[in-house]
Amino acid sequence: MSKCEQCIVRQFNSLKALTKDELVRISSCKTSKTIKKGEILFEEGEHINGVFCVKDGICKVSKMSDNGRDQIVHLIKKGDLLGERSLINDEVSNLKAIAVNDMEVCFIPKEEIVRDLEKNPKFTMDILKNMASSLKNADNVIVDMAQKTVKQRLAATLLYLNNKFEKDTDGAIDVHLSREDIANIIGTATESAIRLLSEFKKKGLINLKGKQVFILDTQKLKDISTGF
Amino acid sequence: MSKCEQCIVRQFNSLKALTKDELVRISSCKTSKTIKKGEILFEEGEHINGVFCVKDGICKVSKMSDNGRDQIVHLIKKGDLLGERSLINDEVSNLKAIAVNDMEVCFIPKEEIVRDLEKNPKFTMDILKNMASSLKNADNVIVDMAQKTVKQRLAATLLYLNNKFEKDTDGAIDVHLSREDIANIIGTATESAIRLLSEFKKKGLINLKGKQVFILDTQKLKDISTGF
DNA sequence: ACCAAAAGCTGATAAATATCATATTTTTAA
DNA sequence: TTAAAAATATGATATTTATCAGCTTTTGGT
Repeated sequence: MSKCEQCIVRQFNSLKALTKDELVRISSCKTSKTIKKGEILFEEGEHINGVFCVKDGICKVSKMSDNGRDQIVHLIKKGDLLGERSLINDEVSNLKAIAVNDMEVCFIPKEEIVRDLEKNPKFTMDILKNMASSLKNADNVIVDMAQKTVKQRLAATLLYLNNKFEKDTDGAIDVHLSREDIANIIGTATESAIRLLSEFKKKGLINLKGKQVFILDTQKLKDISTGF
Repeated sequence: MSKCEQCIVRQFNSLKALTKDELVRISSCKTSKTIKKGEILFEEGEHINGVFCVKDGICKVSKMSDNGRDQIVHLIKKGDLLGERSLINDEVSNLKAIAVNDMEVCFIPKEEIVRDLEKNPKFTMDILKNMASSLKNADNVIVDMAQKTVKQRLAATLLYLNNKFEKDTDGAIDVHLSREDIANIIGTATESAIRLLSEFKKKGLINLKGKQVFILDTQKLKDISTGF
């Protein structure tokens, strides 16, 4: 079992605010898990009762809408924490998390880490800062969803993916989403997403090879996303 | 100048977690303001540098989208706090707040209340709980915006208004929004909102008298909003 | 009370998007 | 390896929504 004190991943999230002693305690109660592509980390309606610290891999966090379509609301990657909200309220999750590729995660039980929320103000403040930032971001997403066309949202999403993820050895964005996943991020029908991707490719803004996406013209995509 | 210790409004927000001493200090540095209908509390790009505690009235919090249309992301009413995020990060506001009717608010400067965030864990945790709850709510709004039709969103919005606000003496929802405001909540053109409101009225789900909205058939509206 | 401005309303039309159908390609599993 | 299943792609069409135009009603200021 690896040790949190020596784990570099915590530097990327709120766990960096924990003291050495706290990390040692967390280390001894956490469990490491390997989650294969397509497997579920947690489901809607489930009590998560802890946080996941993502050591490797990517997962999509989504919510089923009333009309039966999944909407992806977050993509979580290496270094991110997942499930902080379960520490704060006792409600079941309203979201579902599924691995997009093979993942390595550590699960820290709620009862162990909640103490730190109560006792370590630095940790609390860091969680708070992250939440404030997520909230600001969520407001922006709401505005985009409400006001932008599907084409604008696709352009914005491609830029977001391009920023958030590394490039693979071919130079493509290093997350391989299905066309359906992409449609479920921007909130449209899979066919519409496919059509617009083809259009962007034809115009030379992107290139597509299977699930690989290459961003060719950032500026033009930005123009499209802002309605220029 | 009224005293926070004796103000009932704080019971409805995180200020209830402050101690008597803290409240006395806040009392002495806060400023009371009257804001008339249509006046601006703060603008996009402004440093708020404090929180507003709403003693009376309603305001709309919105963000201008790239294509030049305002999207209302929150409605704030008596008892609510506004601007908590300014306490946590030092960024300028990404939102604008305008009074929907005459308001009574107290403004508490950031430097005075930030101490309490640092020293009073109960206060911090209450802010944190609210943020977690707002975040959950924001996820739900994103899903609705992305997946629901305009008609579904209008039905959902009417139910939300009906829940959130009291009834006036006639039995109408006690917030008088323009058709444009309603359109800017659901993220559609004003004409579309008007057309659908007329349709709902024709079907007997609601009644309209000027800016008064009467909810007549809650169940039917719920069915519409969930795509039943 | 009156006038100008704003808000509300309705119809016609255009544009965006979803849905359905079907073909092709890729992936998966036996 | 091969057959079945899933994913991708594209066309045709239907539905939803935005836009534009013109009109009526309401509101606010003097």
